[in-house]
Amino acid sequence: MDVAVGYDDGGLATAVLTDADDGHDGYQALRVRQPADIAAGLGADIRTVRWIWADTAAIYPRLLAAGVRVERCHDLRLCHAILAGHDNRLLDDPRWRRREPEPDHEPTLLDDQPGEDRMALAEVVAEYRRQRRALVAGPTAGDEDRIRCAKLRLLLSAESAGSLVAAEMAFHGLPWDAEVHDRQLTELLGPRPRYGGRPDKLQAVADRLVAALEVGSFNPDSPVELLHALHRAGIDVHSTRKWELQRIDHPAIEPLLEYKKLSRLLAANGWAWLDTWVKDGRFRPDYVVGGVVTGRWATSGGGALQLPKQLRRASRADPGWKLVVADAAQLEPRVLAAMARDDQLATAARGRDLYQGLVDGGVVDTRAHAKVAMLGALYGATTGQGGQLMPRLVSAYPRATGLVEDAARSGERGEIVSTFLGRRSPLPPDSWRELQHFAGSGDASADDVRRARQQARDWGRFTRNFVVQGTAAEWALCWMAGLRQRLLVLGSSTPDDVDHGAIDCGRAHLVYFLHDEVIVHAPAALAESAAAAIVESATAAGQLLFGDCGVEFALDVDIVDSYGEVS
DNA sequence: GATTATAGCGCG
DNA sequence: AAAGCGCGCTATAATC
Repeated sequence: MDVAVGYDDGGLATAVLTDADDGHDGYQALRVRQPADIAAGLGADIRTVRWIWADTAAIYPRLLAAGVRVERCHDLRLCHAILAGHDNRLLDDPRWRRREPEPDHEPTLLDDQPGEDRMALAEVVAEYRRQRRALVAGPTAGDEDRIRCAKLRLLLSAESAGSLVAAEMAFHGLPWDAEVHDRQLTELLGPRPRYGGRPDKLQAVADRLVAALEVGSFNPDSPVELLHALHRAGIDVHSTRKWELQRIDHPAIEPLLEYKKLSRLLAANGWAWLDTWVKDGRFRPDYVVGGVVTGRWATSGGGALQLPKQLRRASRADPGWKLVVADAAQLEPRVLAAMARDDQLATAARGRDLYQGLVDGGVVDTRAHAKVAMLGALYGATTGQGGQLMPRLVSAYPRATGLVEDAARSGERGEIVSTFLGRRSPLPPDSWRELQHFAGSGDASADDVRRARQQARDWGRFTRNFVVQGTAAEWALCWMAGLRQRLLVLGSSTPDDVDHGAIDCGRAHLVYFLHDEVIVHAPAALAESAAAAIVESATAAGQLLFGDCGVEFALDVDIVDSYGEVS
């Protein structure tokens, strides 16, 4: 049953949409005052309801705060962004663009939030009808169009499920032990300075650096001053990047690299970060579903997707609980094998280590070469080791490499490419198109032509990677959506034991996501079955997307007390 | 003083 | 080994 949620002049309202609905305006609106009423007032089995609403990120945190869990939804704003490229009728409607992040606001249901756009119930219903029309192949459509629509429907439900997962993860939070974090900072940097300034140990490293360069004092935090100091000391570098410095043999390099590492830790994840982002033993990042063009998630604030490995030991399970940490092994090459139906690459992916599979298949001689070659194919390496190994990959896996090559060529022509489920790449900017056009005219200089070709290749590398990164993101969404459902019933002997409409903090739940990695916080007794659910969900995600493609989606799964225990 | 841009580094 | 994708964040530097 589809139930639309929006606002009317009396406040929050719902409308039941009938299956037979074919565009008539008749629907029954139901005024609600309390969150529980939304579910209870309908008198339907909560498990069968799919909530149609403007924006999960705006409404679901308030429901969760009130203890209400939602089984399924359709996030109109996220879905609009995906569909806008497929159906002109949905293009450029400002009402459905992505919302700007709201300033901090304690969520309470039904309160008046200044600046929040409250989508009218009638408009929610109207937009849903528009989207549904875009998802149905016409009566004269061929198989290709029917498949396209079916994939889009899967993509939209996966994206919407992702929005639920993101809100629930923010609700639960990643367990985070501020004391462990503080100890780690103190050990590396020295005690927290009371009135700002550099911690002792960091200052000592800075002093060592200045002394070793022997060119007088300067501020090592300033790239300009640092570069000048390096030059004065006779060190010939044209930037202060780590990898360039690593090649220099000079007594100042060791303290310099140490200083960069420590000052980075202080600035990005020091005590200020701890104060801002960790409350009540939980780190609660703001996930932005579909925040990256490829469909990957982003975060706003907290840098959840860049948690330094150094600090992961601070993430500790509650007493009596475990962290179940799982990451998909070589996800992108496996996704490529599946979407390209490359049986050879699928065979190499059969074991737990795809890169070793390349070695065993005689394609390359070492695992390191396999990795650099595969990444080169996904990213479009032309020179260096990755570029050199490309021909071997192309002859061993013509279908897989052909798929990314085609995507690159399309991008170079300025065309749109699509992920497996149909998320479309953006068009290159107007300036790009103008330069290509100009380079093709008679007036272009050799330099213009060279720049145009360079830019074309740059865009081709982007579209090449887009199709794989984006499809991997789709797999990850399906993985989490399946896992979320499996975790709900974990440890329940009977289905009636599970309250699908209530958020239950005593159950195993997702607490972290990082592109191809998840963490589940689970009662210790359920950790093993949570791990099994993660593995099952990975297989199911592959099946859901690609059918019987022969590609295994291998995982590394660890049951630990601390995230830092995972290599 | 408030803004935008850039360098650099963290993550996948 | 240091080339080749996607990001967010924080500092300093540049600009208004």
